[in-house]
Amino acid sequence: MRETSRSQESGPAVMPAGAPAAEDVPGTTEDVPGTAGEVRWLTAEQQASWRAYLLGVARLTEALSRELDDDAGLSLSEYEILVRLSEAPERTARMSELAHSLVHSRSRLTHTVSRLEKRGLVERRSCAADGRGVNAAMTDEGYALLVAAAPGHVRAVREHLVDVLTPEQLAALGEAMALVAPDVTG
Amino acid sequence: MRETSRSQESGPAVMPAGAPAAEDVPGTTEDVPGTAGEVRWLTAEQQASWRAYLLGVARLTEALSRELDDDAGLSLSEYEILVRLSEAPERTARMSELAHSLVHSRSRLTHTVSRLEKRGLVERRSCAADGRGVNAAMTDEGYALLVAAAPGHVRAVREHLVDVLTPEQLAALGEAMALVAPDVTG
DNA sequence: CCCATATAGTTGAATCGTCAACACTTGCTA
DNA sequence: TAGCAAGTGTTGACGATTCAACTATATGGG
Repeated sequence: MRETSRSQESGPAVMPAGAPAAEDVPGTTEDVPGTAGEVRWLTAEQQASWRAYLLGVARLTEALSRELDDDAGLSLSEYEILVRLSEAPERTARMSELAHSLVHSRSRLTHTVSRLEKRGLVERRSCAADGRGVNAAMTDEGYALLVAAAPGHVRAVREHLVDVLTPEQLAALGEAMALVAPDVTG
Repeated sequence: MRETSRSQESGPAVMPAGAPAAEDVPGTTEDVPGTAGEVRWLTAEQQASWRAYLLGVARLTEALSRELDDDAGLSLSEYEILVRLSEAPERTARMSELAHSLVHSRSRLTHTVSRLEKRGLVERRSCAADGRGVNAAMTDEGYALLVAAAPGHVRAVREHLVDVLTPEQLAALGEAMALVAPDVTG
């Protein structure tokens, strides 16, 4: 499966082959932030980490969504919406709050909630406090489905991520990801 | 960080509210691997890491795909395909090889490559060695577009990930992700 | 050689997500 | 209090992905 030529397990790359490999000394080609200077390509180490990230995310997502769909007929985003609602007071939350916290577009959330509503897992209610707002409320059926789906999902998260890392590695992963892309929509 | 109201910045959760919070001592509820025993919920720390991961991935993906689309009219997957081809001998690779290394379904790859082909960025060629196979080959136009797109993309990867982490954090992230979901399709 | 099975790739329908346009409410300010 | 920008949410069209067939070639065993 793997010949002398190319590595088979590397994830997607960042730059085209032929780009000058970056020096390990940062800032040698571009020193003035905000200026359209030379490109600071990734070093070999950085690129290796980045590819591992991309490959890992793809595989993990693949594994988790397959499990969830097979096991409960839910997509990852539907599951996440249900979890958020299960935690909210009255199991109810504003559409915009859901959209923001899940990093979904408002449109996407509208469509997904519509599908969930059609399945009887969620209800829409008008928002007393704000005439523009709409509340999504989880039904008992929705909660029951979430309760049924959760064990398998948690098992999968453990199997593919939590239990394959040391506690230190998992904590480091969380800390690193917490520094990432701090709110794009701001 | 978790008050009566609700934290606004936490990512999607794993389990429904109301699930018994896991002890910090693992294995107390389920000791026999392979047995369908009690659910081992995530501890508070594990859940925090997991949520940070989900939120970070969502935001990073959002930022990178917006940049790439605005800047070059490419999706993340299209970009990744082009990078793979740019690295391959003769800028040519088997469809199945691409699909596997990018963790895409064969069907998805077929559709995406068809779109790229329609735009003149990629060509299909029959595979001499294997009558079933199809090679995807990058055109000069495809390479030119990749070269044009790469600087902005690399800048975004740096801005949102590489440059916000210490080298140690980035390396740790890569090492952790490399342990994840080792090939689902196997 | 022939059949069975596995691998490679495509197709079309259904589902899901994005994008731009729209309608409505709120809140500011003049 | 009229007017207008910003915030909320929906809609429909279009694009992208998934899923279940389906074709065709390769491989291995009688």
